[in-house]
Amino acid sequence: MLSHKAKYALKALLYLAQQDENHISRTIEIAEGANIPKKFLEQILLDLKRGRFVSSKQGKFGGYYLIRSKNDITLAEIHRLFDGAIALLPCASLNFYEPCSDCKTEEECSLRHGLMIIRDETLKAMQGITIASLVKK
Amino acid sequence: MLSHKAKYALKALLYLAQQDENHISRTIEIAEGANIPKKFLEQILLDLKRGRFVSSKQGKFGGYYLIRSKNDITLAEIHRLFDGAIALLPCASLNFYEPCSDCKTEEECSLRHGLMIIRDETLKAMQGITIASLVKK
DNA sequence: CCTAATTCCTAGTAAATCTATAGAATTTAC
DNA sequence: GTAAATTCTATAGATTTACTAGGAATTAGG
Repeated sequence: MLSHKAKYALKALLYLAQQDENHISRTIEIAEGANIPKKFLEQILLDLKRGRFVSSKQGKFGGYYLIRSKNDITLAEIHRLFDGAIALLPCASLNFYEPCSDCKTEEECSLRHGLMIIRDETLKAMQGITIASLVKK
Repeated sequence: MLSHKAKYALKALLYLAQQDENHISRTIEIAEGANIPKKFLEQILLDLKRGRFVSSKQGKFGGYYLIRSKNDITLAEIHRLFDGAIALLPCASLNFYEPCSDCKTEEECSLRHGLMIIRDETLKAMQGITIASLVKK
């Protein structure tokens, strides 16, 4: 399941993607438009900024705006930024790999192979969902 | 990500699936064989029993055994039993559906459609992974 | 009936994580 | 200088996770 943070991030990106080119959105505007607690959204927007999905203009008349095309921001990326690995266990993860601590023999974890299949399928599906694809629905 | 509970459940089922027909496995035997904390495993085995994946014999010389074919116990079922919904949000879930509280208009949540696509793909993949498929790897 | 071995049941607990909120510092436009 | 905004740091409350503890109930065998 997605965390609220990831869900709110997606909704915020969706909001930004629906604004006019060159429009800068204030946090409060996004919060009200997408029904997200404002103070919580502040943190999320900063995370999105650190992840280079959005940029910001500070000070009066400042706000946030997309710096990547809505056509290539995928659900997979947002999941990874906020909720981490897409795989079901760290030992099956591409970006968040860690060995299992409870697999005692040196051979691979018995679950790993199957979970890598799931990961590949889920990842492929998640990479097919973009912000743009969510907007035009 | 899978919880430890779900991971241990899979490993326990895997262990049971590898025993001889008619063999009854004690908790301690499974715990040591699959490297799972024993007291924690007790609870998990009870959950698996309530879910009708295994049955038990009580008292001295008692233990647990599979009551479903290892060919039709799927990862999807175990995920649902221990970790709940496979969908990324409750509003996109088949078995754990709940409406979003933060989608203000009466129209559908903007994320729902995309997340249902993911759910379908993930579910299909998870239904393809059985205990038997994990054993013969 | 007694004992040992096992499942079954209910609580509790420590740590982590999640979902925010608070308040002040910084930046910018005018 | 002032107002309006982002940015930063801290913290609090609730929930969840991953166990652990202790004992009741059940069963086999002597």
